[in-house]
Amino acid sequence: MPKPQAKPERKTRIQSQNEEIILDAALEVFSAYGYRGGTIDQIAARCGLSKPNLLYYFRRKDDIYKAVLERTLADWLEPLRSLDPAADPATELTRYISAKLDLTFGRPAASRLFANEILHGAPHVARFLKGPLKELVDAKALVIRRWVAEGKLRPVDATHFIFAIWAVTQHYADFAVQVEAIIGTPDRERVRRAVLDILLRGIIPGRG
Amino acid sequence: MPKPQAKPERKTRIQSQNEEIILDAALEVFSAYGYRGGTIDQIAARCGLSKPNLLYYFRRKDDIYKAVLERTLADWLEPLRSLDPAADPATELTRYISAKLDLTFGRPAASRLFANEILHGAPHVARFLKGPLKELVDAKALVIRRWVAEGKLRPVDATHFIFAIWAVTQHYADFAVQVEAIIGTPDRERVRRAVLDILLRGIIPGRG
DNA sequence: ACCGGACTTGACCATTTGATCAAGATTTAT
DNA sequence: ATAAATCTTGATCAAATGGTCAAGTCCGGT
Repeated sequence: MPKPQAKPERKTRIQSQNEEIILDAALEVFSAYGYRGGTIDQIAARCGLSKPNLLYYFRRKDDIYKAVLERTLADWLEPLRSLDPAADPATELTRYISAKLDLTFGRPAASRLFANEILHGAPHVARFLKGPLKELVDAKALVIRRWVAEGKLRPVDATHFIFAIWAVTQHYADFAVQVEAIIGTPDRERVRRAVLDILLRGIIPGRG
Repeated sequence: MPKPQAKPERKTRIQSQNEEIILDAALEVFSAYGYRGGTIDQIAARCGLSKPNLLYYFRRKDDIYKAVLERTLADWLEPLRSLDPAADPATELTRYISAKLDLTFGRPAASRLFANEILHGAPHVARFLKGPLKELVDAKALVIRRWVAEGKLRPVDATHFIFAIWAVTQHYADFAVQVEAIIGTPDRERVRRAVLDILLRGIIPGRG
């Protein structure tokens, strides 16, 4: 007789399956309407479950929001984390910016969810910002500063350069309707070339 | 005996005064919590009026929101509009970027209000985006292209360059809590130098 | 086949919130 | 001073919404 599972209760097939479709629906709803603007009813309707059923898996609206937010945070850090100090700066930065753009175009809802959270004061992720994010940025800013010191990059304010990369890349998700209103549906490859050109041309030596 | 005012009824002193404080309060509330997240009660409390009194001046919540949004749109276009084709590109772009940063730091709430509106699909300003904004951007992109053709700027994708300027400058308002979490309260002049360097170093000839 | 636990939901509740209204207070024009 | 217009608000309403519950259905292991 196996001792009954204690705390980390094993998840049922139905359980993990439903949690997943709920979080998928919640991402769409919250990113489109904001935390307050999105309703449990909307999420339930979108994933074909009843409202009480949603609340069987997540006891409060806040729990749904936190879960969907957390699910995106890890992916958010990943591209920057993989910036390799030992490799060629131009290659690495090109790769990083391209990866960010892939996220932007591949998962715009996630970008908008995060943007909305920050925009409204980051009530749920303040700890994340001051902890893991700050540490990662500080570390990678150091990498960039070393590249500058080694003459592999023209002098640039490392931290603000990272901010610029975030701003420009995420812009195509967060402000997508504005971009679309002005140039229509953007061509990804053209965006990529333009963004790389704008951000890198100034700091890669021997390109001017 | 003067004929009674017809449609554009003259505004009372009290009326224009109260409308102003209402819109000021509404800007703070809506930019902090979003359209759906901000309540009439919050706005009323912030400006010291009763809720029915607010609704005496603006019949619906939506009217308040539209009014405060419209009040910011004009100011939003102004800096770009004043980009002078006849002047020196480096000077003009420096001035434009600086003006945008002044808006960012001087009126962060307005920036966040606008960002929130776009982020959620621009339900109230779709016409503005496709009309006045697109026209202005198209016109100014032409100016930049002419500068490029005249050899006064290195080749750059004009429209995407304008997007990059918006993205990077507004980032310091829209993502202020993230910036603050990472570097603390930013020094405006340092931000200005860093942003100008990142955005312009690559495209102004003879700087590398 | 059957039993216990997991899952599902219609009905319901309490609170929040946008909006109304009638009655009273204040301002303005004469 | 006084009447008309403007302004103000307590009380109240209806709808939306987060959340509960009891009662039923379904699933998995034996």
